[in-house]
Amino acid sequence: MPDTVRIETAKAETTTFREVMAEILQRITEGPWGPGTLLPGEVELAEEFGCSRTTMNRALREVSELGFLDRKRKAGTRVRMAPIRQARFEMPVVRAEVEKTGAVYRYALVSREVVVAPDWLRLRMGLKARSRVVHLICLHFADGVAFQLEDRWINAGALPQALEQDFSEVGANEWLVATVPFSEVEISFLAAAADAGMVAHLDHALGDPVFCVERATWWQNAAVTLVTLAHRRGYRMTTRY
Amino acid sequence: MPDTVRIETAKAETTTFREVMAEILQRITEGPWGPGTLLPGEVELAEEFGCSRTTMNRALREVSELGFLDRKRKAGTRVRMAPIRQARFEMPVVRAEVEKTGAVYRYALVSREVVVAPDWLRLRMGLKARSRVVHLICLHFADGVAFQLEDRWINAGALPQALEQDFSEVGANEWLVATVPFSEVEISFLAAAADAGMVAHLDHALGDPVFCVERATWWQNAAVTLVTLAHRRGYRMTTRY
DNA sequence: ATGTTTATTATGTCTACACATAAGGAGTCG
DNA sequence: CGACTCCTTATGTGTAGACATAATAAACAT
Repeated sequence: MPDTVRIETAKAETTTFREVMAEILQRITEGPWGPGTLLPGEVELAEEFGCSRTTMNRALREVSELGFLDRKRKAGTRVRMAPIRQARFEMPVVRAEVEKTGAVYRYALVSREVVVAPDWLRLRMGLKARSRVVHLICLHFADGVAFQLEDRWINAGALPQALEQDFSEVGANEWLVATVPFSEVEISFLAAAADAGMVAHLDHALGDPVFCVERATWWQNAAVTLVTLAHRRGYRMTTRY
Repeated sequence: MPDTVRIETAKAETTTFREVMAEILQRITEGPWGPGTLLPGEVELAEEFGCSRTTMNRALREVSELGFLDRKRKAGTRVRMAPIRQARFEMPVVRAEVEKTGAVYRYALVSREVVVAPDWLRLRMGLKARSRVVHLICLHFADGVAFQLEDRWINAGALPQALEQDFSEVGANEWLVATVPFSEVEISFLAAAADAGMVAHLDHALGDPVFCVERATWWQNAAVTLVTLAHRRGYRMTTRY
């Protein structure tokens, strides 16, 4: 095999998909495969790299999942013009997030009421007129200090069980993940001005910038819950890759 | 095959890894495999599902990547106590983000200076004493309206070419992705209070909540750049999954 | 009781091959 | 010229089988 690019390692005789990935990434980022390049087919590449098509397929698939390649049947594999640099944020349960820092976690229910969904909520979640919802305000503490203020709406039409839960002991989030299966989720991050509720429960002055996470959840096209999580002063959501 | 759980479809005789995934997810979320459960081995499962171990492996791997399972050699596959719900945010180049909405993109350089890195920056990026950095302030417009204010520091020690670039035409981000290969990145999302610079260039009043993205980049353990992107009023970063 | 070696086992990954499927492109027909 | 069909092609995914590797558990020696 004269033209083989097989990367030799001490023990391995085979080319692993990780090695192939590394080489592909290098060719994309500093090598000859600039943005827009159409790569050779899997068979050809497999031959060149001295591996099976299965392995080449795996490597290409993973690189594609990293956001560097665009793959289409018949059309082939193409280097993305602008690599999609994607940030993956793990959204842990608050409890886990707090306990990871070594702090003691505490949960408290501030208020709970069952109401007819206000218009803006009906619009936002696509509810029917006069839908009933459970509205919760909860607090999450880290070492006794308020860490996160949770403002949650639960669609009682989709989840009648929510009407019987009082949520004074079990957090709504933990109850939901245990009750509702797999669901479609929309998450937004935004900066909001602290309102009266946030001032009352978090360490904010009125109008202060507050980092908020808004999460809407559906299950089988039915809205389940909409929650806004307001964080304490100076909170950052960080990830590395 | 009496105990086979093969999901029958009209045409397919084989059980696909997607079908297996769906069934596994169902068993985790509403079925008998609650949090902490140790699953049977791949061979056993493959037999039960009427597929090859290869397919079962693929299915389990993907479910694991979704954050529901924890896999370890010899130890086996276990259902995570708290499924890691992860949000993936695509971080497009600003130009692409603007143009996707149909708006016209425009770039402008506000200021450019070469200075000795201030202490807080040295600390933040791990620079040597008296390191020189290029400090840029840039603006990104959508349909003529300021969309994003970019405050960027580039380590001239690691990237001497930056000293010769004037960045009046080419955006620093686009120049960097074309110049620096693959790198390690730390991204933070935070809510900040609008300062004088943001008020001057974005549609903010002093102290307004501003959604900011801070991104630090390294290459081979050398700091490359630190950038803060301040967004216009009402900006949200959203993703679905 | 404690540290070290060894066996066992479940997952990790490679190979070769086969068929499925999507989509571009050529050819055909009105 | 446009709309349709059919062929070709590159990726998508399934199978069986083999070996690699990590990590636990058991056996052993100190």
